Amino acid sequence: MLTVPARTSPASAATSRDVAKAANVSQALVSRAFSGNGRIAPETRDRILKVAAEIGWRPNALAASMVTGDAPLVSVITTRLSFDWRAQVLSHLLKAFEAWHLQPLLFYAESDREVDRLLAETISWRTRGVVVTAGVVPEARAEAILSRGQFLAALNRPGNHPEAFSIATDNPIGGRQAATVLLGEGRGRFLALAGPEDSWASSRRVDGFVDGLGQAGHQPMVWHNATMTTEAGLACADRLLALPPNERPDGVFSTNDAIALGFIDGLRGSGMTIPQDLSIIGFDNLPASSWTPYQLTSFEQPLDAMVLGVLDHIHAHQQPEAAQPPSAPEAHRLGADGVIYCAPRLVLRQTTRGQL
Amino acid sequence: MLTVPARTSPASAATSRDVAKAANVSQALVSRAFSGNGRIAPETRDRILKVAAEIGWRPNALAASMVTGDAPLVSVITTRLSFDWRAQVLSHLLKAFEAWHLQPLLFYAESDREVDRLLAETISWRTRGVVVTAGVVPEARAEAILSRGQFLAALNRPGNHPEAFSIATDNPIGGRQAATVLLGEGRGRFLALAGPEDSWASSRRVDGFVDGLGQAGHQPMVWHNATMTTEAGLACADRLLALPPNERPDGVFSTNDAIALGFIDGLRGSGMTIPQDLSIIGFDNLPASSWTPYQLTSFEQPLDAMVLGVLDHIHAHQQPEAAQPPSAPEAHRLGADGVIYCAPRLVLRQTTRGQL
DNA sequence: CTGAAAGCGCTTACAG
DNA sequence: CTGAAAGCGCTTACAG
Repeated sequence: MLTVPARTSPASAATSRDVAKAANVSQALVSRAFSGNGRIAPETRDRILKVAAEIGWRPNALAASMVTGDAPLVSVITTRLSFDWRAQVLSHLLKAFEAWHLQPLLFYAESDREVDRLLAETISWRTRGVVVTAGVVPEARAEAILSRGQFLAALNRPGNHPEAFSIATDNPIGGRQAATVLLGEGRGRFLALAGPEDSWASSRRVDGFVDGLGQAGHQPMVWHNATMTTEAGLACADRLLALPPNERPDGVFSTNDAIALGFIDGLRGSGMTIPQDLSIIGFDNLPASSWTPYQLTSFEQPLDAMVLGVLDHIHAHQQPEAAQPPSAPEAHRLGADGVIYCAPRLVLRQTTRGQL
Repeated sequence: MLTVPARTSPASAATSRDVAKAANVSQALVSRAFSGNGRIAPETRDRILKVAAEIGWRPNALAASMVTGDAPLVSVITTRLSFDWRAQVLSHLLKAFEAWHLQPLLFYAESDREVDRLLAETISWRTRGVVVTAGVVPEARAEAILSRGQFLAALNRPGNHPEAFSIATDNPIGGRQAATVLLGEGRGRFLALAGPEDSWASSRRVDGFVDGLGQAGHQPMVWHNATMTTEAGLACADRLLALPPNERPDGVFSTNDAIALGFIDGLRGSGMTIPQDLSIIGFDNLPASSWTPYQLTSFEQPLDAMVLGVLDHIHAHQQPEAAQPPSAPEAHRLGADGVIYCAPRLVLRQTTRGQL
């Protein structure tokens, strides 16, 4: 006696043939009933659909892809989703895929080093193309993907190929703007709270900040952090407080909000007040940056523009004939590296006194 | 003259036949070289692999699935990923899939109402099974999936079928524990800040809270919120401050942290102090709950236990013979609804005075 | 409007 | 150890 409810064994799955038999038609008609291609009498179609529903059959998309040589799949390379711009961007992207009847096949990179391997695995699935949101795209890999007729869209990183599509936040501009704000307040001693030295985004933000200050004859200190977390921000606050009061920076630019928020918390109770003694600007415009205890001036990344750019590119790739000019994002520039850079948006709050 | 670099046309993708020709072997050997199944001379294998790499060919996983009748795919139903337990849980799940060479096929639900439709679409792909993290699984749909031999794993919701796997946070226990803490502090006027009336998790948390208080002869007010955001929390604070001081609740349980954090911000500057005048407990243990300005007592959801449970189930489904007893999460109970409920973990901070 | 047949790119017995 | 052949479940010309 079995304790588990009886089950019609792994059900050697029904096929269109079974449906055809049950509906008393040829197997080809079953295909036509579902695809809408080819002529079929309306009543026949209805009958087939009804029988299929009873049996619980739907065309096997894998088999269909074999015949047509085209699967409605898109590869998406991503990495840790939690509390990251990726989660937000992916939500938008996946929503659009759903509307376009594209199925995203996810490739999860534990670390950036795995990205090239995942890119290679991608090809087994003969997808329409690949969206990359993690790691680096090697040139040879980009060429391999594009030469198959797939699209390649890189988000917040270079595509490393003239035919790849690539769109990113204009990080240097953000850094320069931060410098402008702090200089406008009359600050004189500057500090950049940065991520790891090899972080692409963080480094570009610092570069812009250094540039902007340099034009006014100033130069910031740069403190690198192994992780861009609130904990790192707390540690930076301790480091600042350890300096003699007259040597402490008074104009701080953090290359992300998490560090900035931790930094603000680390200064609480120290006697240093914001923005009297010190101004601070973050990057990301996290929800928390607008919360009462923070009111952090920050840069919002142009995530919507980036998503639209990718969707435009995928759309153009699917319908090359209808090659309408891609809807360029409002504020952007085309980099020498082929990347479309979209300006971040400055959100002024209480941790600065400046106007632009 | 073309401005676009020449491109060997949509490259009518190479096949194993092309590789075979180039390596001077039969097409079957190419298959064996990659699959490792069947005998093949090591030198032959090496030569084939080398040729394939040059051509940039890999076995077409779609075609392979046709023959073997089994694709290494898993359907995952999800919804908005940003700032949600889903992002965290998915990260873990996807990491494990990657290690097990399973490809997740994502189905994105714009709203819970779409979930059943997505569940139906799922079957076109003949995946190994489906993981549901959004909406409700109708009984008939569960039966349809399971009768195909696929697995069905529901996260934080009922599976609605005796053979489905389902694991969730034990919400009522959290609510009861919140009541115990607030009662232990000697609080006397209670308030629950809840989500929408039809929110499964929020309602269960309130139920537990009401139960726990009821045993001590108390009854809380319950304020429902259409969205469980910090903004809603701010509004609740206003509502509380509008009450005459002697009618204001002094023991508050919020069914998520976002509302609790907004509520705390809403009380700032009002003269009400925490935890002197009022205690508050949240749910989720968001990173922000430990930040200096909040120090919110909260419940951590047993996400790791839930992920492990799902992975165990998938593993058992793939290797039914090695049916080792599933590693039961430490603290859990089996509900009459077939759901494995894992206790949340109370994290005491400064918004309560209580000990358990 | 309907059906018989070819074929998509692989894997896997089955012979050699 | 290698190869020829069948067949997975569909779609799509091609006849009728």
